[in-house]
Amino acid sequence: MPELPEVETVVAGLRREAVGRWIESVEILRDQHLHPSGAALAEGLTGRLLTDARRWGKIWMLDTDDGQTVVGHLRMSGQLRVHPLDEPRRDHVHLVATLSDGHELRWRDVRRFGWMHLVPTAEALDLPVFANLGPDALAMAEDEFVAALRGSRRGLKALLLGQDVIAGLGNIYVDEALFRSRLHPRLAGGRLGLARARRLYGEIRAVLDEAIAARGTSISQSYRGVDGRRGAYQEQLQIYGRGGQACLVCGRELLSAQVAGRTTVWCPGCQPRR
DNA sequence: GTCGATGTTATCAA
DNA sequence: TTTGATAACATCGA
Repeated sequence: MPELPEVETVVAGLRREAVGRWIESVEILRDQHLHPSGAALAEGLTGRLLTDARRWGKIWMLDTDDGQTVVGHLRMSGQLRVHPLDEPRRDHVHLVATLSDGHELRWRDVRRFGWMHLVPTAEALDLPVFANLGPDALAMAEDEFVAALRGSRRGLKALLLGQDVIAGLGNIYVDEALFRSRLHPRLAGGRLGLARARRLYGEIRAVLDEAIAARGTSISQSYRGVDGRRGAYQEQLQIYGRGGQACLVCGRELLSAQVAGRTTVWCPGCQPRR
């Protein structure tokens, strides 16, 4: 579910609604995917002040006043929400932190692919998940992006989806960026040339900026902000989820197929293979 | 009831 | 090096 714009929106929500509060207690409802363990998270966080929330790619982090950091990934269906204490808990809530302002921070994850680690802040970036993580998509410089594409024989869809070259893009925003750049998803990155690589870089930035401004994309149930609000970017999607429909630019029927293991939509007119 | 698909990614085979 | 299949899991819609 959440890609960079959604995680960015969640982190902004955590700053607004969780940072600056003390954690009074932590309740573990399901121990799975908590590291080193649910008990260690509860023990380490109880009585701590939340001092900051941040993000690298799709990974979120919450810092405490005593030099610890919770590092987490929402994967497909994770949500971080803040609720009043008396609001009923829904199914699939796995961890609850009671905050000093009468609210609860709840981690909910229906499909249970997500995870959290509690580590010393100074060691957070030593976690294996960061070992092959590329620069954050919003922090990456244009020349760095161009250089990364240049040597690659991977297709663009696989290349942008992989978090090793650029971190934060997922299935929605890769398809949107490729469509806006008029590039075929199977075209090898190394065959772009300077002008088209720059164009792609610019369109990635643009689509991410627009999606953040819209507070992310909410399709079906899954994605919500910390305050429970849906994003609005689903109303601005130009290609994702539109396979079989008419291209908004040229009117041709949009194609849909598995590329790099994910359903991919592109326009045979606007995004020629060539 | 069954099948296929869902915003992610680690791992293994070819 | 890169791709594809598979697995983790629950839910929804056809």
